[in-house]
Amino acid sequence: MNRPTICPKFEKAISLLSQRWTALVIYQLLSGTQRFSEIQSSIGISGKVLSERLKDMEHHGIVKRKVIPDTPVIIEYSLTEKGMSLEPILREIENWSQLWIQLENVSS
Amino acid sequence: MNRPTICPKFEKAISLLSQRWTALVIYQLLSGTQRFSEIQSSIGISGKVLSERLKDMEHHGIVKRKVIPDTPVIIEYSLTEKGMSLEPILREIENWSQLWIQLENVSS
DNA sequence: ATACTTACTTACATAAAGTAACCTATTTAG
DNA sequence: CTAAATAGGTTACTTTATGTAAGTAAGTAT
Repeated sequence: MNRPTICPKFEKAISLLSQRWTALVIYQLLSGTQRFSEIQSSIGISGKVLSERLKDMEHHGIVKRKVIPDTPVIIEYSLTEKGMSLEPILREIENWSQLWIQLENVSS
Repeated sequence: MNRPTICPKFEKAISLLSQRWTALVIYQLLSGTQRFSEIQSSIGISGKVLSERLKDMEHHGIVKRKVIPDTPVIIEYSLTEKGMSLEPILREIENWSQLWIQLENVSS
């Protein structure tokens, strides 16, 4: 019932990138190393889901996690080479959004 | 609590494209006009969600729907100009997936 | 009349995401 | 000493999204 007309690598990439929040987190990290709470406040994701996503991305080799045993502890997240290689995709989306997306008026 | 450090147009584009199935449907339609059941069987989506997604995409001006009152009725879906303009994004993802995604062995 | 087709919709079940409160360790304030 | 703050989470519970299966409409074939 489910014959893979579509390339499985492509499908895998899509399912990774279209996980909710994943692309936004990567986009944030494109501008450099950030801490948990910075990412959280910049994209408005809940702590629960952010910690899930960061774990997933670590497993996928997209994000690096560095623990600095200061007090309180500092944990820095950054992109790996694989993560960085997603930049062209995000830039295409950014570019497309400027050309084709129009904002609705969200309360005056 | 949710301060928009990120461009709202970009965020909107991301939320559109990372809706589950949306990117795969667009990708399918890049190869030309298709019918409901063709899309359904090629990407393995349920009829319920496919009809939801197609409606959403119509609202977003990405997909065109053409009814041909044959019997049984034929309904053709294709990309609008806006939909077509997403091609570079999908191609970047395709390209990235070939370079960076490795398949696991899924049963011998 | 019955069965078949396409493109759906509806009802119900499960999975994913959101919210708020809590946890651990350490430092600072009173 | 107790209370509050901080960073980075986790836990329990609720809401939303998705999946599954069965049903619908209109017309055709048998």
